[in-house]
Amino acid sequence: MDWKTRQYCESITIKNSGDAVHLCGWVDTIRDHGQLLFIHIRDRSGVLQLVFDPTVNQDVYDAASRLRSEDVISIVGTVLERSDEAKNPNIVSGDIEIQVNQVDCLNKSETPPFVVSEKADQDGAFNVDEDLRLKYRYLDLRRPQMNINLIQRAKLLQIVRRYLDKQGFIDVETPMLTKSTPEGARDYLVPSRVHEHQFYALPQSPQLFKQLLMMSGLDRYYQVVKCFRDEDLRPNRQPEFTQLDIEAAFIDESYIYSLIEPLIVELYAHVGVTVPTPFPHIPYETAMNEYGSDRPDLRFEMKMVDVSSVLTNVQYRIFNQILASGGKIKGINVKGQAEKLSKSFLQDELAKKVVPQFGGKGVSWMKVIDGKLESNIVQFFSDEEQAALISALNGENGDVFLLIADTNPDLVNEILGKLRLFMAQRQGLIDETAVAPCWVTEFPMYELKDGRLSSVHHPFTQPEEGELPGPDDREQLIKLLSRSYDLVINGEELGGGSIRNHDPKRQEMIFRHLDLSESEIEAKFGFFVNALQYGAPPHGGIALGVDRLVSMILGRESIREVIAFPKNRTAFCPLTQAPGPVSEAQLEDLHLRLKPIPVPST
RNA sequence: GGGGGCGUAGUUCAGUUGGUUUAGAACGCCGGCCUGUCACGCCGGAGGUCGCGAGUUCGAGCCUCGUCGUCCCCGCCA
Repeated sequence: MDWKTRQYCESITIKNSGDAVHLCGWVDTIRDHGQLLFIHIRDRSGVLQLVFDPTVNQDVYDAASRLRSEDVISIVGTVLERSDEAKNPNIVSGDIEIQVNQVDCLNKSETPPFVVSEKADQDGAFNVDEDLRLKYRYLDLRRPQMNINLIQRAKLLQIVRRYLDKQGFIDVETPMLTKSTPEGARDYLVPSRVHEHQFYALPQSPQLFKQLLMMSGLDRYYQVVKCFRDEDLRPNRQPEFTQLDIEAAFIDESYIYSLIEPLIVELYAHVGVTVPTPFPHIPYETAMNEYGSDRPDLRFEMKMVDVSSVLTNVQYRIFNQILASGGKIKGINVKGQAEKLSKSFLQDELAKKVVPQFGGKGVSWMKVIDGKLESNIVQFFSDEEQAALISALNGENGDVFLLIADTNPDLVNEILGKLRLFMAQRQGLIDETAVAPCWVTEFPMYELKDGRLSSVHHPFTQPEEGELPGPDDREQLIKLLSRSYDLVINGEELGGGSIRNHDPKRQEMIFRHLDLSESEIEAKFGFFVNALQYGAPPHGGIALGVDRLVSMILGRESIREVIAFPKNRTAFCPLTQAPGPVSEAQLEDLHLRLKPIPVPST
């Protein structure tokens, strides 16, 4: 193999006409015309057309005609400009071809289980069962589209590393075999052979280590790091995923914003997209009230409006009862869609199927026609109430109002928020080319879970400034805000972080808020609390989901398109067949015995 | 853990209310022809445990039950 002379397809252009070139790659497509044979050779950079003419070289032609899809070949030939009528403007290299003088088949290929060639990708036509793709992932990744995804991911991470290096950040690796943390997701556990009956946990994030690095005086840390969470999968969730983990000392929230925003801008610039700055800040409460979500999609308006006060005396009984029992009525204005939303859709589809799926009992609809409302329930609304509704929701002719009412105001936000997204998607009101980032801030410190207080972010987050409530003052605790922030782009949470507690007394109080006993704190975070006693600097940080960020920037539908070897929905790897059983001897080493799985009685 | 969809050729799918002998299509694959294709074209061919098991029926790809696999929604994901 003369690897020294070998070139990539993309490096050969019309400027190389007449040059001798050496290419290595795979047989992409074959077009046999009898006395003329065309073969596309593919490498990671692209494809080039090879031409084989028996009148030029019979032996090479014969060898080429034995080639099949995905055979690995090495060729030497001459670059020729194609005649004008033979040029193909649809292909990057369509104005040249290689007259081949020597062809070597380095390896044959079985017929692949799906077409690898780029032609299968055209018009997004590639449609193969994902489990089959994962089983033959090496072939799937050989597809030009997937090759590009991995290459672009690497380029984007290079931008990240260069940027953070320039900002003085130090890349530090943290342990994969570490200690189980009590809160959050389920841990992946690794049994210890040396320490009988003891387990390591794989990190859900390097949270405590990066804080310890701040106490180590490192000042600015980052890491592109795998994190593990043993929870059920979702389309955009993998059991192991990659985070861009960042922490800095002697900083505040504004530092994080000023660090991350230019980075996001630079990453998007790599694919030619301009991101508007500065990113707007939306307090959590506002996000919930106006968008019904803590990750608002700002690519479209359709804000939620509270119309309860407009309808206090309405004669419509359902609304009346809900308002009387402390409930809320909120609405959205689906602009200009009156003609595209039929009564049967609104009444049968939306009210009876879609909204119940979101957890709502129903939805009221009204169309604005000739300055008046039209609806199946409009007779219950006085002229004044109709006018007030139109004004509250900024109604114009052709608009459609959708109202959600419930005795539980939080539920109203949640359902209407989902409906807002549903309607925007269904009616095509989202500008798919837009990039709409924002910071969601001022999250509550705690939420109630099964009657217990639990951290919304994590227990190392600093609460808002000021005296902390006592552990028994639940009313104040639930109102307490935290110095945390989420980065949201196009309705997807791409990361989050906070300013941390560096004062051991305040940290201890937070553990007490969470009802952790002295001994529990000692057992779970003893080393960390101890570290806080030795001069911990004020610090904070953020973690960004790399898989999500990359797939969003590249416009891919799933994070699995930008992960080389992902797991399927059941956290199984069809390629390696992981997870799998282990030998008795291995279990013996680990002092483990498998318990039989109980068979459900029928 | 709960609810739903899907499982037919290598791939993507069709298959009527259960009805006949040989379960179809496109792409892919194999063979032949073809000197400018690039979604090449033309002719021919091979290829099927209808996921698996039981049941209903004179008869099941189709109906019922179970099971396995997979995808989606909810729970879960500090």
